[in-house]
Amino acid sequence: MAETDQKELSESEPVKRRRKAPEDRVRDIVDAAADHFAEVGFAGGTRDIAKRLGVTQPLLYRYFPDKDGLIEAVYKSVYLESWKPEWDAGLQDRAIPVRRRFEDFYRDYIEENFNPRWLRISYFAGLRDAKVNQWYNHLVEELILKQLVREHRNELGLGDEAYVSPEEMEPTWQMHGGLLHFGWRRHVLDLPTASDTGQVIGDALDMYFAIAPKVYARAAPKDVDNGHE
Amino acid sequence: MAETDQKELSESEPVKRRRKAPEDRVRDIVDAAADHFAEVGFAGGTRDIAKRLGVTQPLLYRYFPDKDGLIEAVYKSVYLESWKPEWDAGLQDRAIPVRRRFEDFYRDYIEENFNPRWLRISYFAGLRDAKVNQWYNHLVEELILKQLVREHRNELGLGDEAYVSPEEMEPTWQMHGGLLHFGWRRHVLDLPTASDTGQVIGDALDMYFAIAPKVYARAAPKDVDNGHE
DNA sequence: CATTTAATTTATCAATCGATCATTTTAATG
DNA sequence: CATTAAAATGATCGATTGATAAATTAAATG
Repeated sequence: MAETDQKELSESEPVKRRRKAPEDRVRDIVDAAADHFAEVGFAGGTRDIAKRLGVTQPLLYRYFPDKDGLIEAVYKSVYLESWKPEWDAGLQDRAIPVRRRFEDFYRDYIEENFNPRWLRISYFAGLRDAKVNQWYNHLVEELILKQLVREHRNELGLGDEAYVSPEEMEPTWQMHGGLLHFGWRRHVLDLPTASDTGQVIGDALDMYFAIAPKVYARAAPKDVDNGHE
Repeated sequence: MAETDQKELSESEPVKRRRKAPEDRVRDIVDAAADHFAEVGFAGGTRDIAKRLGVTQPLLYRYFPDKDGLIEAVYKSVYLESWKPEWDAGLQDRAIPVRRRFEDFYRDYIEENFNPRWLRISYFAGLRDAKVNQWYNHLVEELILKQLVREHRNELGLGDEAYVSPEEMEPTWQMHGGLLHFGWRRHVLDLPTASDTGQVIGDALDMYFAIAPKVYARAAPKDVDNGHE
């Protein structure tokens, strides 16, 4: 519980510095709020956020209608910055074997997102109101996990069916969730984890690819040739 | 934000019921506190806890020195109730194949612990202060995951070495963490998940057993025959 | 039934919370 | 330099927080 002590003013100079461009101010506030909420949760005080910026608390209410509005802005900021547009194309580049493709992706994805701030805010958000996290999980499912199933099935010569059944999703979540829990242990709980993140990712993918064929076969029995649903 | 409205008293009867045995009162308070903290987090108010019990707020301070003391009692309650003593022996019963043994265990462990209250308090606790969760994770590692490695190695004829290296732990955490994330999605995020929990567990174990031999070989190269460390 | 112990309540305090409004002050404008 | 729009502060409000102390009352004791 150490004092943050934003500015050590020596009583000689007023140190009155003000006036930032609104866009910059908004960005700074959201950034400080994200840091603060990541540390103490969304019950954290607005005065502490202001203190981080060297600014008074009522100023926040000039840029956000209320605390919930600020929290929502933090949600958007954290989640929108967590996806690199180039990943979309990368995951569908069939010039690269599926296994290599997803290992490269996860190395970058984890490097980019698995830090205390992102992880803590994600879990705080999930506990606060599930909707935001539901939305993000839907994104993960659509952008990563379903792609993994489709691309892998294709590489195995099982056709180009776009539909992925809930039964096929579960093992992909098992892999993804296991990696998330690796981040939880390393960056939230501060527990000693394997030093070689690349190997952790490689093993997680190996585990999935080992049972994936069985899962695909289970989901699409060969005796029936109808579509889905 | 609906009112809980603990007791509908019709103004005719005073309904003054009091005096519980201290041990019962303590148990009730901890139970109500666990429920409340599980819902809103440890920033939840002490008055709300009292309201759940139909009791006034200062009463809590007769049985607990302060809010932190109550939280600590909730920690202990939730975690101590989460381990069945019979599991210890069950995991070491070599009359049953390792695969069956751990599948049976996980079915019961998940049935017993994967509920909104236990999961939410676990994650809230991890975010609040890592130490409690570190302690519990150590327990999981000692009681479940290291046993899995030892028993599996034994069944594969790889000897009875008790030591399990950090490198060997990681894939077991990948499996366990994946299952935890399944609970997170199902009971915290309220997302649709596979209906057949048994199959989820089976697949998770299949994924682990598929790469385990490789991991054991990696951890104990055959050219050198020294112990560990 | 009278006495006593302690479980419980009533009343209350100081601190902190999110939020509002009038005022001050910065910096761009002509 | 005077004017002006708005960025930022100071002061403050009502509600809620954890916590304390005195008064009340239920239940055990003799």
